[in-house]
Amino acid sequence: MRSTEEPVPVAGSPAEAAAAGDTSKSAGFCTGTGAARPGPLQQLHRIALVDVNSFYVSCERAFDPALAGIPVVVLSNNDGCVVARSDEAKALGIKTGEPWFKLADAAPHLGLVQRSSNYELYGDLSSRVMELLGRYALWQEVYSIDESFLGLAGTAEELDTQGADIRAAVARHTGLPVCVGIGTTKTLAKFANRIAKQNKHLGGVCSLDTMDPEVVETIMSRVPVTGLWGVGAKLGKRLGALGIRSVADLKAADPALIRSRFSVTLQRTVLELNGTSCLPLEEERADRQQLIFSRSFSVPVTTAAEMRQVMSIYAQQAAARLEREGQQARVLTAYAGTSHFSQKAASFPSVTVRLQSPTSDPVVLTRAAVGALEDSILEGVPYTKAGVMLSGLSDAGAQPVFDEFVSAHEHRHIGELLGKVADKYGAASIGLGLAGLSSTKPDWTMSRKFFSPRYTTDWDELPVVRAR
DNA sequence: GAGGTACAG
DNA sequence: GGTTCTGTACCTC
Repeated sequence: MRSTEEPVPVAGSPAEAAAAGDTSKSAGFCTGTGAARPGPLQQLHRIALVDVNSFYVSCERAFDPALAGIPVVVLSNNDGCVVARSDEAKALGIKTGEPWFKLADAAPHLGLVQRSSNYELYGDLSSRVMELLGRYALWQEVYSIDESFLGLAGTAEELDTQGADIRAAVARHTGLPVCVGIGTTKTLAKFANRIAKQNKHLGGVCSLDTMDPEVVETIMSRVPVTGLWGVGAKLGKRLGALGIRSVADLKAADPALIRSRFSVTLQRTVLELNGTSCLPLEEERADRQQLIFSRSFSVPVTTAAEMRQVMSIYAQQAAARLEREGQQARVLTAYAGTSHFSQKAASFPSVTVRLQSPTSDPVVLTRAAVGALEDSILEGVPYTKAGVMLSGLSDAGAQPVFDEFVSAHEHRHIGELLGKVADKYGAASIGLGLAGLSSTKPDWTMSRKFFSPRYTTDWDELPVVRAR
């Protein structure tokens, strides 16, 4: 969902490519498939990378046709900054990360429409897309909320057709637009996906196998190296100093040199660009290593009493997630911080405590989080964010725990009980101590002024269709 | 092993 | 006045 560079046009033929100015490479240059162009009947096993265009914006559009064809942005928590943009918003020059307060006044004149992010909706649509994609593939790796690697097989022509079929199916069943990139390695599939996204005339599918190798080479010589998966701004700058500016430059670089001057990660990128797979397929999601519940406040928290309430609520949220995933934590870190944008005395208290034994018990974790920051919070300091991090994670029940180390209430499985109640009656229905029932929300809680309904996950917010 | 940096989405 | 959140890998010490 990141795209800051200018689109790179794709030439339609080698002749066009040459006419467009790049004649520096020979016709026989390796294309990354590691072999000559495949014959028309050759069975190929390939990796596809499917992702949803401007995912959050597309989710909003799927339920609100008025958003089609106009500039739309989706904002981060507290409506702080832009996290997703429609093509029309990109065309207006709006950048990811741009603070909303700088856009708000101009928005009506620009015809720009904004939405608060609605992760419940996006998560639900994501599951539907992923389930659908899995039906089209030999294997599937769900890589992010809006991306999946898929294993496809067939002739070059059949791969193109499958890509088109996948696009049509997702559009029909979810209303979301996707692009499909196909290549021999994950890095090349990602690259192909980018080409598909930036060149509308390809119809949303780009399979490197069916393209003329010279055309591929031309494209690679024009896409900046920072357009590659894993190459960000910092690396781009360092590479540029060595004269490596385009994807083609990096592909032609000596892997050993890249390994010594940079990292094994970038060396893998070079190898993958040349058709050697270095990144394993990860169909099974690895157990997570840490879990963070962190939020900025809508208005600063300035008292220790308020911060205790923050810690209580955040710790219970973290505990609930841990419980749901069947994991336990050995270490808890509680932290808070003042604004990075204020010149006044900055303060970032952070306290880590090792728990007696691995646990997901909300009573233990809440007590630990509230206690951890007790002595570090100064009255009157304007804290703008806080968080609870759980680490040293293990599978619940993976190792036996000496009974003496388990507190009495843990035997009563309070976390499990709270989870069941919350599932049935909503997250706000139950809580411990300072997170418990209260008629009004604390005023530091997240604000989302442009929130759309949770169309697919709440009976009270279903979309209404009228016919006559 | 801790802490910092970089990257991704 | 106001600028997200979550997670991993690698490097250095």
